[in-house]
Amino acid sequence: MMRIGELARQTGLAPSKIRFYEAEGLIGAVDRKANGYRQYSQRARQALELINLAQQAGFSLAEIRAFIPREGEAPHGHDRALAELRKKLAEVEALQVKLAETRAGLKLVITRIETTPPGRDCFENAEGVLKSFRGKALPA
Amino acid sequence: MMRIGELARQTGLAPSKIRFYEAEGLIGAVDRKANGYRQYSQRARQALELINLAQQAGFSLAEIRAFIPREGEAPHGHDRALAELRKKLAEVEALQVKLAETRAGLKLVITRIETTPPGRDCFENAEGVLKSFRGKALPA
DNA sequence: TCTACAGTTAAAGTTAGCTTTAAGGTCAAG
DNA sequence: CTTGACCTTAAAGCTAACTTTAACTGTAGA
Repeated sequence: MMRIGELARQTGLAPSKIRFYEAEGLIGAVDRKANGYRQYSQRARQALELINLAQQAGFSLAEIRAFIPREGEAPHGHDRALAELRKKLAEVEALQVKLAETRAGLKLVITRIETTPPGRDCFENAEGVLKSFRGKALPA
Repeated sequence: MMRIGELARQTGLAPSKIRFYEAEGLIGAVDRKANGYRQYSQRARQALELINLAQQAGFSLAEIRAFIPREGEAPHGHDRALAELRKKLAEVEALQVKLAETRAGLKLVITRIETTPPGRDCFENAEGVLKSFRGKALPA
């Protein structure tokens, strides 16, 4: 068991951030000592690390709160979390595909310009590159 | 050439957002008609689409402002065009790196949850997996 | 001409995700 | 028994990224 300062040190998070997450309902009920100090277990540290990972993956706190297993809802939250994560993964992979296409187009036209004799065609090719950027915008 | 409403329709962005980007210096000087209305070219549309793409990959507007070419900076000649294109290629590859990191983080969490036996505490296992991710936090 | 919609500005409001501040209480060490 | 580190709370403050509002001008159509 440890107090908030030690948990902050172990996770690299500011104590204010940990208290903020608690207030936002991202961490379950926190145990208190007689003097009112918060008491944390290693489980709390792991929960915070999971929250950190989810945030790095682009989840908002609201999304994280939606799938994080809170006290009592173990198996249901499990499936819900997986569904949310797979949805996010699909979004990221779709973006990767679009980016890869854009990159391929860029490299193609760079090669074409490099092999174009001076004084010919290069602006046409440059415009072609810009065209490869079209339609890459995704609805959020 | 088009006015802001048409550009908004083509890009899917709100006109207020486009004006905001202009105020923030993400798109260079915008051409005006005699009546004061903004006039946009396809180049502006492409710039907005690139900004969108970068944002989806996790870049802040400040980061994007640092690397996007502005409206005024048209390529001059063969070498300049090539330089622009290679710069864009580097930008796209930077987006890919960022996205790959995001995807890796996502897959990590999915694996962790999938390998949690039913009924067991999600936080109690796959600690080695979690540790392997430490220090891989995305640069802000 | 009247209506309606598109455009203009500056400034204020909003949401997320925190941090900082103010005003304390707790506790081990010197 | 005071000092100083660490803890508590509620509330205010901050930055990013926009949106909304208010007050106005421009333009096209019946």
